Amino acid sequence: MREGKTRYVILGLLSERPMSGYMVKKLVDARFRFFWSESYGQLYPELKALLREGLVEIDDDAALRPEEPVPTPSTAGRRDRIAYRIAPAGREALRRWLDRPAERESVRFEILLKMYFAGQGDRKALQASLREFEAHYATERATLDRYQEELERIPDERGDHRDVLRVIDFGQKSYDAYLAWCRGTFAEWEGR
Amino acid sequence: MREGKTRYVILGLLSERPMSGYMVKKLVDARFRFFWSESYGQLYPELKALLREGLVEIDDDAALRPEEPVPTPSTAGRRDRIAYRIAPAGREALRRWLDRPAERESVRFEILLKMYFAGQGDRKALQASLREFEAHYATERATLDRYQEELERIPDERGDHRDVLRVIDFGQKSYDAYLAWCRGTFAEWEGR
DNA sequence: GGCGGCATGTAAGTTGTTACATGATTAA
DNA sequence: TTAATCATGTAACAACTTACATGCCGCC
Repeated sequence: MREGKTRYVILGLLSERPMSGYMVKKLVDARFRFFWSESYGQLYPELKALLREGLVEIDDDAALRPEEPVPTPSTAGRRDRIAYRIAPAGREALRRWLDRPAERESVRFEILLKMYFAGQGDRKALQASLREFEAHYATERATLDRYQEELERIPDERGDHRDVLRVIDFGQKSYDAYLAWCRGTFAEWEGR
Repeated sequence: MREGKTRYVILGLLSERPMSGYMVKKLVDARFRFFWSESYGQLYPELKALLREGLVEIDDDAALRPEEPVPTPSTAGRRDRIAYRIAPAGREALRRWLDRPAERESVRFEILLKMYFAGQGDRKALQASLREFEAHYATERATLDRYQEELERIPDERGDHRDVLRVIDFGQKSYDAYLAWCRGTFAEWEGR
């Protein structure tokens, strides 16, 4: 039976600093975007479950001085804001998950499905999809570069920069491969 | 609202030749493995729905001479075998889907999550996962080469070889990127 | 006799998305 | 005043996985 990994995403981020569910979502979107995603519909119920199981705790301190745990986005205009902090049992659970072998990755590329069956449809539509695909990954590739530069500029306080840079490198390398494939495909189509 | 794509996988494969649900599954596993997956639990109910909606039909001919529509696997030892054929309405639906823009791809790499949080866990476990990752994609990469060679050897009867080769090229390029990343990561770890 | 592959299916459960509801604050 | 962003949450649904059940055939 597959285990949900949402909890480990939460636990992993909380292991760095206390934060709210909203902030977990923002961080997943910002940092993990190129290899992971979570929705509020998963995050908030999972946080509740984690609290019930004693893997996380409410951090009132962080809720009172919200400027500290939240670095990037502006802290203006907030509502209730519930800050969570990882509990010892949570650290334990995170460690146990990290020590288990990683499960097989899952990918789904609709555009490849469409390219495979391209003979049955209009080539114009596929071309437009591919251009959209290329533009998207070109933008994302640039975002990764900015992320890398930022990381190399700021001091490595937790000593995790090398690991994070390896993760970023994965994104850069695979996006480069996607973009090279786009160029190759357009070239092939033109010389048809 | 996201639409299920299982039906278009089925319709797309049936547009090439009539076949059974079992064969659809085998073909998805063999050809689409590196960018798509389907389970029997999706395939069989979807085939029923497609039949009910008149997008596919039962092909008794193909069921009676099963050697023809099924090229690769041996046809020995079968049970009932229900062969399906695409109906005109099915071709229409397939075409309409192909003409719509492709949705954003989804990927999920647990190993990158673990690498991001590596500082909290045992490095040995991550190393083992990465070795497993590398071995897996090295094997898959070789499979893609064999697939490509096979395709280039046989005559291009439906005129779709170029599209299929583009799809294979995507797999080759991204797997090369994964493997280069593995080598880079191991190198970084050794010189630590 | 048992295993593996052929072949079809279902039930139960899990996971994940989307749309919605609420409401405060700030900037244009 | 309107949109955006902050912030939390739920309900309904859709998608997907897994385990199981059934049974034939051929091979070792």
